[in-house]
Amino acid sequence: MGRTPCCDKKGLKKGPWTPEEDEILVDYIKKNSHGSWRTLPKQAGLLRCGKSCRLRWTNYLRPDIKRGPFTPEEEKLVIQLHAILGNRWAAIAAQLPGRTDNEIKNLWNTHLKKRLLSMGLDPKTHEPLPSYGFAKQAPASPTTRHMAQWESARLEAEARLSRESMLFTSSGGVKSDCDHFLRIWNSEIGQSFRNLAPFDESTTTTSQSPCSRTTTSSSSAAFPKNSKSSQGKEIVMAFHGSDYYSPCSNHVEDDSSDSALQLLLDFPISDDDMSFLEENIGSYTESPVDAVSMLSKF
DNA sequence: AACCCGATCAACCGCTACTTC
DNA sequence: GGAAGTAGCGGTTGATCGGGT
Repeated sequence: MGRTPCCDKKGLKKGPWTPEEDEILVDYIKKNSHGSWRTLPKQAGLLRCGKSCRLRWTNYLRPDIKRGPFTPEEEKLVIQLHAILGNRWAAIAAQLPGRTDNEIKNLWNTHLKKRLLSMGLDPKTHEPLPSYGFAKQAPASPTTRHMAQWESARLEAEARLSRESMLFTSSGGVKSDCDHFLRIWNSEIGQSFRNLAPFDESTTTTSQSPCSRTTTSSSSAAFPKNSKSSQGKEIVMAFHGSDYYSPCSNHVEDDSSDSALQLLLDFPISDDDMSFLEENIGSYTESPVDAVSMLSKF
């Protein structure tokens, strides 16, 4: 399939938007909704391409945009989600009402990445950097046992997924991976997971079902079929088999091999449980949850 | 005051996924 | 099934600002 230009670039304005342009766009969308972004600029009388209009609307003009600095709780959530989802900014943004993918991306690149680096964590993998002096040790502590269990569960789930994937694809109507993860994330299981680094839920609506949420990013964007990052995929794989045919349910159904979910439940969730991580930082092994553990240091 | 430099963030670009025909 | 059209995502860029010298 050939690449198609998003618009006729001749005579179209680029660069920063003026207040007048903003007003025209907002007025038009309020009256007509955006409809087709491609045709919107012409109909609204804007010398912009549809793509630019969409971006301006979703990143800046939307009425539900939350302006202002990120709260520490939001930052924690971004890091937690990034540890699982990787650079899926839209998927992360879907869990932070009022925040845009662009905003979160900027936050990550300008603040959080550096913060992880300063803590000796690789911002890409959330694993300890070799230069930070973390030595891999035998899994003796509860933490490292969990890591080993995670890996074991992941491998098990991955194998099971490969067996089941053909079944699912042949049966049709299967929801995308993201929905499974987000359901889990928004369920009590996810709640327990988020409690690793407790924060005031009143500041977020992460418990809200993604199925009922209206965001700029559909939840289906969370896990593209050929995900570039394996981090989120691995976690999602571990969740496969649970609740597969009950979209939007807010609890996890029983599953014969839900060891991964059990691990989530089994994970320490109180401050006290996590405190030893701070003391035993050197015992971390590779796992996406390393960064989550480190959150307690924020 | 002038310059430099790093931080920030809005906007653009290129690509992929999805939808329609 | 394949081509064309469209929307959305993530990476990158560039303008702007503020602090330091």
